[in-house]
Amino acid sequence: MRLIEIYHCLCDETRLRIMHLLAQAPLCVCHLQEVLGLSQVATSKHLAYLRKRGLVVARRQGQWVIYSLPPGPPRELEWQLRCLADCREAHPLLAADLRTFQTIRFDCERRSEGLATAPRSPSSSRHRRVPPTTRTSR
Amino acid sequence: MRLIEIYHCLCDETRLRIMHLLAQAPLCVCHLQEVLGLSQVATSKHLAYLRKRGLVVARRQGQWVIYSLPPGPPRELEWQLRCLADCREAHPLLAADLRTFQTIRFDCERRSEGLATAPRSPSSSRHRRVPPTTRTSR
DNA sequence: CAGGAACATACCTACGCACGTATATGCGTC
DNA sequence: GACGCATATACGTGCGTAGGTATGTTCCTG
Repeated sequence: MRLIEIYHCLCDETRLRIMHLLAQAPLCVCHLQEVLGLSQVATSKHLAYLRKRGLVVARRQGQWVIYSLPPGPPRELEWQLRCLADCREAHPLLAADLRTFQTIRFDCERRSEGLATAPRSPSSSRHRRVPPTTRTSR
Repeated sequence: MRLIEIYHCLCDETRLRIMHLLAQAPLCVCHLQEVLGLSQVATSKHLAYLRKRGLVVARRQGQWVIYSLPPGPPRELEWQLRCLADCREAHPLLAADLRTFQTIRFDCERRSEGLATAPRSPSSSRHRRVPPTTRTSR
């Protein structure tokens, strides 16, 4: 589960509403659909999206499928949010997530290496001067 | 500033990279562009997006525009993330944000009111029974 | 096992957005 | 003031995705 996907889940109003509802009590799809005022298909697809990313879990009970937040003692949305951003939780998460971006992995190196000199072909202009942020403050 | 917009900022890889870089030191646009390997336009538009939502601030210095995280003692990304999700910060934020969704404001009421009875026209079927999640666990 | 209810999935459409090209604006030097 | 550089903005394009319609799957009841 990539942190960026968590943010992607939470940046949609409908998914935020679903998480908010499930944080209070488990609900079956027809109840979620009723409360949200969405179609059955839209509700089901949002739930599938969240389920595939582990943000909600589903269990069948007869003809109904009950959705709830994944197990773990505090299952309120506040807990979800806190886990995301609490340094003790989010920092490793963020680090692991950033490591998956090969691009990001070298951002800092490039910043400290290449930018010690003036950026973008300093020889191209006689006016060229070093931008202020070249001096790395570390 | 709506919480959902913060999530929207953070769910994009490029914006997350920008935040990560600015958390270490202020940078001008040309340096960000250089490090990120993006075009000038793409970089500028991402910065405009973040700037309009208050996640970064810009100050002009000569021909350059220096971007940095908004003032406030701890300006690391970890702080940004912690502020978002720390209960003391995020809960009011979330509440204020949810209040802006008129839809959400009544979700809980509808859930506890309407769902005490069976959803979706119980008279339509002789098989109709009450779904399990009808009984509110509070 | 026939029929219906709850839920999921395949396919289509509309819209938001990330990025590119072209152009405008602000600042500094000569 | 002319020119160049740094940055911002207007407009067009392609892609991801949220929603809808149609249909499949699972479960229950009679």
